[in-house]
Amino acid sequence: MDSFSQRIYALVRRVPAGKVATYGQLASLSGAPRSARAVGTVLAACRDPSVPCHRVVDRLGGVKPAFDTFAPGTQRALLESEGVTFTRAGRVDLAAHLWHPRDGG
DNA sequence: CCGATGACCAAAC
DNA sequence: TGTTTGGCCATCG
Repeated sequence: MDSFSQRIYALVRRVPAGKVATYGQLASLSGAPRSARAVGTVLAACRDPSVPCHRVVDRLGGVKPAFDTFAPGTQRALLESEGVTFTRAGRVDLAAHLWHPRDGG
């Protein structure tokens, strides 16, 4: 397990149900604000069910179904099951579900 | 190590 | 809103 992916998973696990985080956000929190790309690559290789990778979306809330991790439509179904709402554009309402990392939260 | 690819992000048209 | 271009980092061959 590489330290990089380790940090990413650690952050994704910190994301509570009903909330979502963006790749850039996780990247920044992991200490690499420019490795948003790498975050996606790491999550794409995610094999740990303990990591709610379905709560990770792009900076616009758009979901990218990866056939290696989820079936087409599964990610959205999971988020909706947690209380996350979507817009007519098929994007997550980040204004209401964007995860805000807190120290005491 | 090098070359190609990708679940990204920001800027421009 | 959608397409195209440039930069970044990690993974795979």
